[in-house]
Amino acid sequence: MILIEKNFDLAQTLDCGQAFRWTEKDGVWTACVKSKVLKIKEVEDKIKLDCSQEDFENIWENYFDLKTDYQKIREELSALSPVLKQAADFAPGIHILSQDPWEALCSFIISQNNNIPRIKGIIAKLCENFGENLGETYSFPTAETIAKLSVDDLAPIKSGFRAKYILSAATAIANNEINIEKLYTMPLDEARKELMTIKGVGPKVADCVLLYGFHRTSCFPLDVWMKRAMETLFPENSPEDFGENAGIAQQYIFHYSRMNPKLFE
DNA sequence: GCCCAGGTATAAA
DNA sequence: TTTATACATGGG
Repeated sequence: MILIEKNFDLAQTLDCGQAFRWTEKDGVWTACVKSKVLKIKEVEDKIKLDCSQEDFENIWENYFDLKTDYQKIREELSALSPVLKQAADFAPGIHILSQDPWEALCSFIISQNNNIPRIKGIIAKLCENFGENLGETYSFPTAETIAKLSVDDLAPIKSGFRAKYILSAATAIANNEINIEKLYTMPLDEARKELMTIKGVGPKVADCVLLYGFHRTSCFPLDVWMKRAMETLFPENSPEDFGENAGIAQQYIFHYSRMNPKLFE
């Protein structure tokens, strides 16, 4: 059991559209990363993680991005635009998670032309059908496991036309056609190009994968929602104006605008 | 029934 | 290079 200062907000971070597997019950959030199940909850001004010191240091500290100074980032972003300050102040407890690259890739392929509740459902079915039963939940199936399947095998998860894209991504990862390690540091335009060699990965999914799977925080995923948000809320700005932390700005804007759809009326 | 959802591949202009 | 359309599925 690990007790840390509450320097981020669980609900804001785990249910803001960046990850799809966390579930909440009686204040306890549960999910699984790399075959490790974690239960985590807020207790007054602390956050309690049900894990060993070793796992905390090796996995969760990095996953929850606990060493980054988000207060400083919020101040810098807030100085750029009053609307961006509003968005950051709406959910100041958001952290950008460092998710598993394969899970992020697969998840955001599933996200295309889809809605968040259904994305969660498809991913849950993917894990239940092809992941490992860990008691509390299921692990996310490995790329190697999925690469051995056919489109028909994936029928139970009801992913529709995305099934073939899931398979092409799994094959690319399982066969090392994509160099995962290099994507952490490779120039962004090259990294995008490499990801987009996968069938079903376009510019939006590529930026989501780089932001959420590789913590490339200058990436700014531009889906239809964010395009509308930028046009409506930031007519004077483009994503590049938000600098090296544009991806964090994007997450503030995405969550803020989705929770306040009247902004678009 | 119709419309839409954290897009992309494909064909055609 | 830019623009139009199909795509599977389920909720509103």
